[in-house]
Amino acid sequence: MHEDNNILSERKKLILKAIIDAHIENGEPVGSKFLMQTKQIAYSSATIRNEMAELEDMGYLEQPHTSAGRIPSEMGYRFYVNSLVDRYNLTQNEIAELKQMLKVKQVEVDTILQSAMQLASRLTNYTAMALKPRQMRILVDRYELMRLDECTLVLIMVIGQTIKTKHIRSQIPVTQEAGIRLAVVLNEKATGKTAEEFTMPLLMEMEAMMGEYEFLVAPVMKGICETITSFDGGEIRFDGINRLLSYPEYYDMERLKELLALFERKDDLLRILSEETGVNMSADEKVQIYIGRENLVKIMDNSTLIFKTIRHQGIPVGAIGIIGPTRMDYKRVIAMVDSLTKGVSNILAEGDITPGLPDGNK
Amino acid sequence: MHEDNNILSERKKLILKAIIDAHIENGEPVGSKFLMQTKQIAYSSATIRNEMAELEDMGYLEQPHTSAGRIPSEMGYRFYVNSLVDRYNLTQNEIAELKQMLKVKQVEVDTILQSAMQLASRLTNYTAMALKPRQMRILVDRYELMRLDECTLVLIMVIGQTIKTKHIRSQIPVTQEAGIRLAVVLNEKATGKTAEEFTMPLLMEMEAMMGEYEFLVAPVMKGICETITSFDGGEIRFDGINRLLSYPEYYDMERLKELLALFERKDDLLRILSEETGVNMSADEKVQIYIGRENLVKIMDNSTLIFKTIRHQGIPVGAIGIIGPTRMDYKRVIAMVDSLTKGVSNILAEGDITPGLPDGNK
DNA sequence: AATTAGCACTGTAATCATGTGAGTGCTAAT
DNA sequence: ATTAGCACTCACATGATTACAGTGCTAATT
Repeated sequence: MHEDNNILSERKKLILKAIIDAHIENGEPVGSKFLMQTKQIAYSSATIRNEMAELEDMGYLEQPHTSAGRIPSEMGYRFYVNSLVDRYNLTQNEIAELKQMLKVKQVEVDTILQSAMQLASRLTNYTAMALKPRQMRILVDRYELMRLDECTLVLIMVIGQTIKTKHIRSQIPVTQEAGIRLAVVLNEKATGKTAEEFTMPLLMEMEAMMGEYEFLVAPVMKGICETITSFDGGEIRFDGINRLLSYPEYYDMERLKELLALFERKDDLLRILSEETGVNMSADEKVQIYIGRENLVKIMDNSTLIFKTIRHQGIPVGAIGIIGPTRMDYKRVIAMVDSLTKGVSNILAEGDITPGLPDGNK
Repeated sequence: MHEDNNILSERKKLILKAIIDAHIENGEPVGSKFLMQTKQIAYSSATIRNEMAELEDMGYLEQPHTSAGRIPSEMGYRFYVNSLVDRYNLTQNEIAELKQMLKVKQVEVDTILQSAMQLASRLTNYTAMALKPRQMRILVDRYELMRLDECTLVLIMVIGQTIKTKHIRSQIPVTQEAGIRLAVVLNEKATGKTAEEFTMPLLMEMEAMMGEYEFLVAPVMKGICETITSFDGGEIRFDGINRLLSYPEYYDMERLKELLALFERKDDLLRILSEETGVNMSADEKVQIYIGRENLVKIMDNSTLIFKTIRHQGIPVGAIGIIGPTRMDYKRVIAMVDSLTKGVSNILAEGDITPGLPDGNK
């Protein structure tokens, strides 16, 4: 009221910050007396009370009930996070463990992501999330064919740096030569195309080129389509869900159930997350923070999501995130997510082995 | 006391069964009066009480506290399950959905397993588990090499019906010819061998054979080792963990936390489970049931685990299981697991597609 | 001898009354 | 502008009282 509408006086900032710090520590509403005593605020409790009342009016604080202390509102947290300048620095131990863990020879992006996620969860004691983005517009750069036995060929697709394989089974025995010819045709006609560009005319043209082996074209193209459309549907994983249960804010069974259900609806989640972060992925290398209602998913609206995408050679190859109560140790988590993603990027760059690797198990 | 030690009189059986049925339905301790009225037992409550007292002495029932009804002990459940003859039959709806769901073009064992698991969880409303066994003794049948660019080769390994790929990066540019030569050497020397058989002498021999390209041998062999040791480390997945929260027996936060933690220690879990079921996998095609303390993991000792392995051409390719409170709808779950695994086996057999194949026909 | 009716007994859970204490808002004093 | 002081509010803990479901046992009944 004496202050400008949006500008907080230094004293208000001090008090607000102290309140949030305190609340992050113990999770309980904090009162004026406590602040004065424990947090060394050089004013009397009455003064602090007045300030608190104003901060509440301004929307930075909330009061669970009349005779309780104040807790930060989402807006309060947002202010706090935005004003975080003195970022937490990881301890030597943490750094060491991080390096150690990530160093253990791991080459596939998937695996690295996974262990980074586990590490993140362990070190922060919140739930961690690893997201592998849905890859759009898959173009096959090159095809190879390998004859596995009489009737089955293995189609090998080179997509950027990653390799996908697919078995093709034919009723009729297939010669070595057919495979070679098919590879030639594929490389000539089917490279650099999206699934939509596989048109009927193209198919027929290819069949013509295959001569007596034309019967191979249809199943092969089908296989290709399946592969490139399902390719890297994106993945999302969680680790340390149980850790959330350490925090009283997740003690509500109903809520908890919903949250768990959410975590299991990976597809939906992935879609929502990708859509939203699709924008931000291209943004820049900052750690992103969603507090409470800012979250994309309503169920998470009293949680905070902190994450950052990982790029390799400019393209996003994944993201690591942390989910926890809005009352979260922001400094630590932000620092952690930041270092972790940087660490992963480094490893990727260093080994300079690119994403993907074998598509894995069949 | 009038009865033979281990043989239950018909009346006792009747009562025990009724008690368990009732308890499964509503989860609460059941009393004598309730049995008489609701479950149509043709004796007075007093008689039933006497029988119940004896059943408790014999270990089939337990009493939470003096003035409560009885609940079945693990031994009680075991008796119940063993005596289940009239197995539940799935409803038409359930069968339909099951078929529908499994039919949707899915070819890889992984994917099928996964959707079977999800289905299982949905239909039973318990937590479902899918387990892919750790594959022992991986032998590479054949190697191919593909030149991706100047400095990187892709090593293609054929292991049975499945294909694995691995990028090999060299500092020095590699010619097409080097790749071909390497493939020859590998196929000659490194097929059908376990990682332990890759000895130093063998390595040196191969290097000799490679002549000027000997520098490739070490990294490639390393790559192979990595692949075949990490290959199919086995996997375990869960679905519908949140469903457990519907049951009051999981309302204890501490316990719940432990359980969730357990579910996330997939490696340990997999090991324990594989060891134990390794025995049983070779056993036979029965649904297996672990009640309470019988469980391999102490934390699960008031839950029941019901599962069955899935084979294809004789070898176990996975398992589907259900985890729930000991008070579980055994009939339904057993039937469900049974049908589901059978369904999956059929699909596998039918396509007769070995793991990881596109479906050969339309 | 087996069954049942009847009753005293027991332990849980729900309800209510009460007291306690932390924390506030406001007014008056500094 | 700050602070001391005080009345007020509300959640929470405590304890007492009651209601109730279910048992075990004894005595009556078949």
